[in-house]
Amino acid sequence: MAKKVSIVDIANSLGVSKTLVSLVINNKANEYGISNETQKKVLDKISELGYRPNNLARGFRTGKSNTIGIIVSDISNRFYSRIVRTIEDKAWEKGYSVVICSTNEDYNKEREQIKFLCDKQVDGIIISSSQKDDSQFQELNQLKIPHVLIDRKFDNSNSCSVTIDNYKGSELAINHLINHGYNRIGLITITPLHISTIRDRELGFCDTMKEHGKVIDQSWILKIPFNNLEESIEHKITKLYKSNNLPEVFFTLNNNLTSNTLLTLKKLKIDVPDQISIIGFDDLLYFNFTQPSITAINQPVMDIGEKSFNLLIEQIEHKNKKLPIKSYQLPVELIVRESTKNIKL
Amino acid sequence: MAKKVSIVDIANSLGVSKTLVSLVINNKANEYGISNETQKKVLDKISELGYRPNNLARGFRTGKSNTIGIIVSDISNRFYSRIVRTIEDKAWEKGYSVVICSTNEDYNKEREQIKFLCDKQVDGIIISSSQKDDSQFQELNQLKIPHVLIDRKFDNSNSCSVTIDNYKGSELAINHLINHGYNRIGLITITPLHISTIRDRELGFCDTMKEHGKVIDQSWILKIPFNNLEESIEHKITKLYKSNNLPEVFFTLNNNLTSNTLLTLKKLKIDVPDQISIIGFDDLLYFNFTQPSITAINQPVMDIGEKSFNLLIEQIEHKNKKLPIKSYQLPVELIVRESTKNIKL
DNA sequence: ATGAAAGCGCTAACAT
DNA sequence: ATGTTAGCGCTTTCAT
Repeated sequence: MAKKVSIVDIANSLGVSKTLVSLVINNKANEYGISNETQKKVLDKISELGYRPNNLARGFRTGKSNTIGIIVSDISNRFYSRIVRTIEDKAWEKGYSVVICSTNEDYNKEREQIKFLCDKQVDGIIISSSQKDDSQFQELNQLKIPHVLIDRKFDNSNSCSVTIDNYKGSELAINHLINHGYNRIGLITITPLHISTIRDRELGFCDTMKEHGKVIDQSWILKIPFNNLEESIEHKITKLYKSNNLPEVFFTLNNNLTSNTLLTLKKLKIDVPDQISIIGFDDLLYFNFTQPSITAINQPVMDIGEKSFNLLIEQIEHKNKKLPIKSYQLPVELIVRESTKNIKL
Repeated sequence: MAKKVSIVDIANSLGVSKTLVSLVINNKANEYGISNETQKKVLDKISELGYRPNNLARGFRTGKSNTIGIIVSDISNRFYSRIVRTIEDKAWEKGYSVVICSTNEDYNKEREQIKFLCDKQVDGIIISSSQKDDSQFQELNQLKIPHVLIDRKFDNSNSCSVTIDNYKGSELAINHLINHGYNRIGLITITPLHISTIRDRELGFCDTMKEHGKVIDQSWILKIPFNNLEESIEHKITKLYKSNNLPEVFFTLNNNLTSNTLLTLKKLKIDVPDQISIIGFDDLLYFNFTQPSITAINQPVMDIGEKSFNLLIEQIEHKNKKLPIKSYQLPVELIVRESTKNIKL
């Protein structure tokens, strides 16, 4: 590879010191009283030789990489990719690059990824964690590595977080269903369930059902292993269908579950909403225009992205200071569409 | 921040040289004949002190950052996020981190992002480019910076690329339509159209139409500005509808156009496929289970990801050698579903 | 208004 | 089988 021009090349070819060049590059020339002509000389030479600063060297020297890491379970899930996109845009404005890692819900992989990012000297991490406890983040706290938990969090955590009101989301969903005359309500959820979002959504479901005096029929609680989602959903719904034991409605706890439930229903030629209704946690664009359109709980995706990035930057820019632990819990909204309109009061 | 332990700390506390420690860390100890006991001593001390290598320093020293950049127009578009996910998984196996950049189809932003990534000393770039010409990549070639074009490419380019057969895709689509008795065929495309994918898809459309002796009615060619996609689609389809001039079918040239076309049709209560049919370029999961399901041209997303990563790694690992320019053009497939089945022969 | 020199953490060529 | 040394490109402290 052709030797790249460095700050020394500029300095030598101009007969000045590299300090001076560095000052000019970093806009500290005026502050240090470098004459305008010298500055111009340097700038000209820089563009003449096509000099570009080596940010790796700079980061190494200053201890600041201007890189942040984002860890999610799957970047190809629209929920996460939209958050990432929001963060990326904000990061770009601030001169940060964004490294992404998908855990695939594997908490061991996630631990490695956190280490990996730390070794890369990222300035901070935004993470939707699959950990079972927050020991990993206690550690980050001790190492004073800025980080923000998003989507999923831990009880009594000492880390900043931006989450949404999962409990309330389920409450909205179930209240809506019951108010519209549904009685036989099924739940499609994920297992293992140590993740806070799913736990809170399940809790909201159970509590609200009980409040209304509804029995929770265990045969309608479908626990889907995340690593075998497609098959398992198909298998379990098919079984219920064959035994003539479908509920009136399925409440699906994330967009993946919703999509795959719809897929199975289509395969089985079970009509929505005539034979079964559906309401999903997390909204997607296509829910608007399917036949029927799909009722869903909408999460403020952009807000999650923006708030988490702001929290992270705050920590990065005040690494010495002891900042208060901020936790946002953002509101969700119920978007009623056609998939839950078949039962008459 | 508490001073992090470095290689010197290990060396000093053990009374050995940092070279030795470095050799052990990099698995070169045996090669250099370091005794097993010394190796163990070093390893023990490393875990005792919780030493972690500073990869920034390492990258700075070796000139290899073990980072690759991926540039796409929008990471939140499922087509790209799936490619990125595939690449990310492969990169992780090889010890590379992945920096993502969304251009939002802004070729100036893209140029800045390329510079940005180069300044960060990424080892290579995989890019779905929005450039008007390949000057940017000629430059990368001169700088010997490994890169692979995906999805979109340039004529007579000297860069490796992994694309799909866009022309053929349109051919498949139009042949399918015409063979099923469609006559009045509309096209929904993107403008400005300097992008190779769109250009080839349009070309395939026009050529195939002509082959079959079909007239191309300009009022059915909807050119949608990418930066105002939602509104523009709604506006243009509404206009056609109001003037009672809808075609029998719309061929939409990417997944965004397909989704937003479906959205508009739903808003206007235009029934698919009774009042209009639709066939889309690029397949999405939900196309399987909407009512009707949506006919689409499927692109081999995983293959694009894998092949492009392999090409990039090859370049990175043989940076000195002059490698042949490889260009893959992967096949597409037509997936016939219910949205194009209304016309009887 | 500018320069000299040290050093960030690591690797690698060269000694011994 | 292990140590010495130089240096990657940059910032920063201290001189002048």
